[in-house]
Amino acid sequence: MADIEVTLADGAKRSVENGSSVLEVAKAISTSLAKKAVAGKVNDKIVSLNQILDEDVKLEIVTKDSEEGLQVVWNTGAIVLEAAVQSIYPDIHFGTKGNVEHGFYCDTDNGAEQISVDSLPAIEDKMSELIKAQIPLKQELISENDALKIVDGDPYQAKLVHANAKDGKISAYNIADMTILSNAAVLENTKDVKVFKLLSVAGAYWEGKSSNPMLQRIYGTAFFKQKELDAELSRQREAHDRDHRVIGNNLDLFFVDPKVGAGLPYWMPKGATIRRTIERYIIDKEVANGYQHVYTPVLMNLDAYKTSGHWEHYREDMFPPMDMGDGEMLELRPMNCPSHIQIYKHHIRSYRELPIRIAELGMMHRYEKSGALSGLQRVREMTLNDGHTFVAPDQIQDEFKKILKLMVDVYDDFDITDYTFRLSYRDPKNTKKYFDDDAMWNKSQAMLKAAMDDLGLKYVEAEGEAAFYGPKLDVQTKTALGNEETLSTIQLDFMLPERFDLHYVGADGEEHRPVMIHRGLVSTMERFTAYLTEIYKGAFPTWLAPKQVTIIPVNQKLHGDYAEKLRQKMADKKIRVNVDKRNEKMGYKIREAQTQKIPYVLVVGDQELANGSVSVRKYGQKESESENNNMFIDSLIAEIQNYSRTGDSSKNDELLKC
RNA sequence: GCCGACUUAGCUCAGUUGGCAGAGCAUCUGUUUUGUAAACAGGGGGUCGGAGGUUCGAAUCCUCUAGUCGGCACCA
Repeated sequence: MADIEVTLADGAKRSVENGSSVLEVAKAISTSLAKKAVAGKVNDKIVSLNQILDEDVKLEIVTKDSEEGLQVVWNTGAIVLEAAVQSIYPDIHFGTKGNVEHGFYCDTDNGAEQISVDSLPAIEDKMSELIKAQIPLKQELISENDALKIVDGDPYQAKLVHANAKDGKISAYNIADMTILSNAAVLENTKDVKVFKLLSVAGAYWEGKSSNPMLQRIYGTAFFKQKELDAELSRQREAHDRDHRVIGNNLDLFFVDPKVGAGLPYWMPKGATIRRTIERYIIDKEVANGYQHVYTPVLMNLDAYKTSGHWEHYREDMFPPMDMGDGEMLELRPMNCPSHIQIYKHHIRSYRELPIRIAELGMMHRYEKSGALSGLQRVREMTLNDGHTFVAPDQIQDEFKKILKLMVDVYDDFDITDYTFRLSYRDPKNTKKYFDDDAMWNKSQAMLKAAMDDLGLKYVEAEGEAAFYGPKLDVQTKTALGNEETLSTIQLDFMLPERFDLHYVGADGEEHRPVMIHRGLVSTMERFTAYLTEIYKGAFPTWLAPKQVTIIPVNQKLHGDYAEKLRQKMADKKIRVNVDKRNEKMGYKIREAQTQKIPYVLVVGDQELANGSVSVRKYGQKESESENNNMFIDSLIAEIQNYSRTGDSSKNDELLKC
């Protein structure tokens, strides 16, 4: 047989015998590489090691220590899982299986007796059995008809067979006496799944559609080494400790009382202090950037929402209207745009005024589905850092950049660095959800994309994520538990100005239609506070901390007056400070100050009293340092004015050079 | 909204096959006056999420309901 040419990752070309497997090529490169190899990447597609090469290809060897190596263990874990479940429940049906961020899953439907967490130990045992049996995993290509016979009576798998068949063939693996359909790259032998654990069971809709039956999804994870699994489990515990609901409870920031209503949070004094600090900050920042802050009613005549299209497109997220009995229907607003449109319309607007930037910390109500509620991240009453800028069409690009620049500035001040941009378009397959105007949609989507490309920013594109009135640039972040959420958003809107018949007088004396840009920078106060709580793990930087300093006198009788004098001095400078006068030992008070994550503990005793100093202990540090009290206060004020914890407000500068 | 699990003191959690409702922390009182992560002693605190049922007897078993959590779906 003639040789074929394999181009390796480093660009080197190597001639190998036609019909060689990936593993054979790896061996030919080096035995140590072959030892670490778990799969190959042929022309960017991950394949099993025993994949035969029969043409010139680009080949990369996937090793155990790589991210892709993990994907291959998880692929293997998923098929072993399916085989184990199949063997325990011969009549069970299977949906899809695959990988998630930290492991794999397999969907099941066992009729009246669904799989539950209680079923997991038995399934794990069976998996261990299959792993111990050292079953070689060799990909078989079976005909679509044979595959259909194998999955006889399983409607989900039958559909998957049709969807996945290539040239009438389906990829499968034989495990014990079972045939598991899968086209994923897997390890060579079940024994290579050295360490695994089943984690949970949760409902998941077949094909991701809520109109379809719900299957039971089994989640698990697998690794090459026990140490890696331990690390993953400890990562999960840490994520839980970072969860804003846990911290919010421990630090007494907020609560939700079921007797009052789900999704209606109460801000305790400490949480309220954080929120107020954010609110003052963002208002100042926006005013400095040309925004005019307003207050508008949370109730509005339902007709406004009929005009805006909310009633038609957004009704299921709205609280039912209040019938006032005299024909008037009032609606709790789910968005602030119509309110700001009222502000715009209140005067005749000239082109000279544009862009007009209206902003508000606008409280709104959305009837979120019960299952979507989560602490402060998803609530039913929220206050959005909302803003609408009204621009002439030729100002769109410039205004868009300005907003993005402002957003990045704000992110710097809050140490936010981990996010991605998402261009959210309407779903072309389900245009009913959106305003019906193809030309507008195509135009605004293209404009957004062009603006991002022009700035040279990286983004992902997502169909079906747009607002009903226009496409969005969303800034996506992750919660402690790894769920994606939108923090900031910038939305281009040609529709509402049309609907509300907005205009401005141009230089030509004629009426023209403005364009609206909806934007939220620090999201809702609820979500943003939750996000900050998680990124800071409750240890807020001094400028945000609910309590910034606590003073502990060594002896209340001897040092209490000095402590009080210091407190007054700091309070006069608007520092959030108290003296811990309780009848407790110092160690007790210091311990509590640390668990409450107070940035500074000041201990004052004989020595400090004598020379006008304070003994400063920073949060998280074991050592304390003696410092002149005036110098301490001055440096503290400087730190607070500097906003960011690190004091470095330039991390994101590279991102935006506009 | 859907699937599953869970709900016991202010908080974190025990509570055996149905048989007198518990601990630690917090709180209150007293003693102790404290030099960098928990002093000692004592006291108070509960319609066991809610409603109904089974039972001589229910925190425990059953039904309904609300909420929370993990996902799915939906979204700031």
